[in-house]
Amino acid sequence: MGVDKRPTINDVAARAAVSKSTVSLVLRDSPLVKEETRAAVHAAMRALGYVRNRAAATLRGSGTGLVGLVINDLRNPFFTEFAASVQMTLAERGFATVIANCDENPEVQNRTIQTMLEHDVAGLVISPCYGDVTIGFEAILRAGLPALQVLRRVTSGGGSLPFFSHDYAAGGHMAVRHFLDQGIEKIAFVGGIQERDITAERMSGYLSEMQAHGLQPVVLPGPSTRSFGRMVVGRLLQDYPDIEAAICFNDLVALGMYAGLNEAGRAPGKDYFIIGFDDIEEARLAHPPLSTVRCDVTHFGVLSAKRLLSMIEKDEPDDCPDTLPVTLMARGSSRKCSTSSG
Amino acid sequence: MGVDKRPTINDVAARAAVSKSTVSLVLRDSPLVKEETRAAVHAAMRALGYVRNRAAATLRGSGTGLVGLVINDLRNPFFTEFAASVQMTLAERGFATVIANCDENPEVQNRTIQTMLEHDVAGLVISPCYGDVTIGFEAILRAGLPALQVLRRVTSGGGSLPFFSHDYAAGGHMAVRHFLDQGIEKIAFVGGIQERDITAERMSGYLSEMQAHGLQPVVLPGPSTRSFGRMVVGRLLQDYPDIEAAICFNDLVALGMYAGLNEAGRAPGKDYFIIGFDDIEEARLAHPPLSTVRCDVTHFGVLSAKRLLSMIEKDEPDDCPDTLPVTLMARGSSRKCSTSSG
DNA sequence: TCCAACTCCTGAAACGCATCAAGGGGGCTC
DNA sequence: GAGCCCCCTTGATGCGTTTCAGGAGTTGGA
Repeated sequence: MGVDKRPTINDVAARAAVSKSTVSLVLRDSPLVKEETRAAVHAAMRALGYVRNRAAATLRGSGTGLVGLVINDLRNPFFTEFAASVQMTLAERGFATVIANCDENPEVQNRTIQTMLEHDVAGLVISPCYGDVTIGFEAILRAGLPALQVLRRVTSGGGSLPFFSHDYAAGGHMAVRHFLDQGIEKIAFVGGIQERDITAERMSGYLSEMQAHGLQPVVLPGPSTRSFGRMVVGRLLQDYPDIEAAICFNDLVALGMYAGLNEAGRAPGKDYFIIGFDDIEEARLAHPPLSTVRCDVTHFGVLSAKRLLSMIEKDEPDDCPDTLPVTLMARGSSRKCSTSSG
Repeated sequence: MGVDKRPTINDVAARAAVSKSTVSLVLRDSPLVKEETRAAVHAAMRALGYVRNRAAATLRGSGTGLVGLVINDLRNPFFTEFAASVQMTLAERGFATVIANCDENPEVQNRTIQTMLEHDVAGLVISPCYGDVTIGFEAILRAGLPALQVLRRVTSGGGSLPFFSHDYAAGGHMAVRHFLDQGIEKIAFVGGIQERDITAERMSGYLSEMQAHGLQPVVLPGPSTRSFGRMVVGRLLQDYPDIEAAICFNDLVALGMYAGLNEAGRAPGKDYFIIGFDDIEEARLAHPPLSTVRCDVTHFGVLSAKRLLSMIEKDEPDDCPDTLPVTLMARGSSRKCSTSSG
């Protein structure tokens, strides 16, 4: 297509009547260059439409300025928001983000990690999928690459990747107490794949709090999707008719339950009480507004990015705590006598 | 950290007792290598934990295997789904995707494009933000880089980037006709920033169809968000009490209207009829299920990726049509006498 | 006047890989 | 047994940049 060739540092040097080394220094914003010269070089670059070739720069020594972001499910709004937040924070610091969705497929994830390594990313943020991810994790460790495991902990093989997440257990406690404070005691926990650590974590607060009060826990695990939430309502109403409240694995399940309840002629927030997990944007806007354990994911994304950056810059794991606190957003769906709306 | 150095093609060659050239051929899966040798080389690579250095490969001649994806708003589920779909299609063909969210900020977008060029991406898919994007577009053209403008058309300066989108105008026609068929004639169009081409497109079908039937159009433009949809309901009910149906700029606005209508004691799908645009996953699961002009974004993503790939491989714009047809999904929210649900 | 110190710039040597023309060895034909 | 071809492998060269050890010119102090 039309264009002969990309101009190189040589062309710029020739045009500005200096050496390539000088041009290189200008590129790197070195203070060793006279202002005058710098200006001349810039002018030449502009005139030629020069773009620096990162591949060459990388090869010679400086990093790629690339960071990898591997996400288990990029279609889930929770992860999306996280990804967007990480990406923007990294961009501010001059890093480009290579994102890949591994779609809960460990094989894809391993391949993806391999690709990222090939592209010589400076660091890696992974929200892993479950399954045999040993290969990928081992490759990361072998490469000595700064990497942060977030939101989900996968223990097999690479348990040694530093982990960063929300304090889910505390969220479960809060949710149960919020119900108990209102005299609501028949509480179920709905959704979440049983084998997964994150499910165990989100559930653990619920379980221990129920036990502490001598209450019988009711757990209906399942996929963390809207459609599961919708579907499970029938089973819940039929098999556990005395249950009057549910803590959901995530907001999607909770909103799915909204739909299911509506179809069954029940009104969430009036004769059935719901608390979700995550606080996605939609939660606030649902009708009634969904109470939820807020895991401020945007902030979490910013923190994750910063943490990775500090791992990249200094060569140490850094000092941040392993978990970020969560907040209970008590809204319409969980309050027995909600006098006002909003 | 700990690791001495990344093994190179030389180390592998030494260990496998062949030359670097041979190792290089194995890397590129060349048929010129005896099966036996190939196996030996692979063994050596595994033993050393070798990862190919793409930067070097790129520099010498082969492409980066990188494709850039620039999205105006990565938090919007519609774009997210698109991005995920593009990324996965590209991954299947061996390309890694560099994603950047420019958050509706033209300056960020221009900087982003610059970065992508530096990283020597093989091609670019852009869903541009509005504003002065001339700098970035010019840089792309100057580089002669295969690029595809999708979902939004920005005309300033780089109108010459090939464009690919849905046939929105047809969607508007369909929606209006669907209402008219049921005798619903008081129809408003809600949402969408007025100055934008995409708003004009989505609205054009509505406008011309209304005009053709001698009906008075009512347009309430606004941000394409859930909260605008929720908020606009009040204004709509007050200022245009006879309106009984709305075609929304997108599903988010439509679902926002659900919330607003519920709060106002009106029931979408019973005494107010709604059609959205996009068909995000939530539409099907809402209560009642949201009728919407389906712009199959997953499919659209796949097609966009393939189209870009063919631009990269052959050196020509390719033959696909400029638009993808849309479908009206008539569900509960727009049917006057919906006998069954589902 | 000479040397030291400083400022700004330069030439050459990598970096790890792909490419290409050429080379070696074995089998086949005449 | 010479000539040929085919299959596989190799060494040399260069991609565009950074880096590093200086080099040229200028200033200031002794």
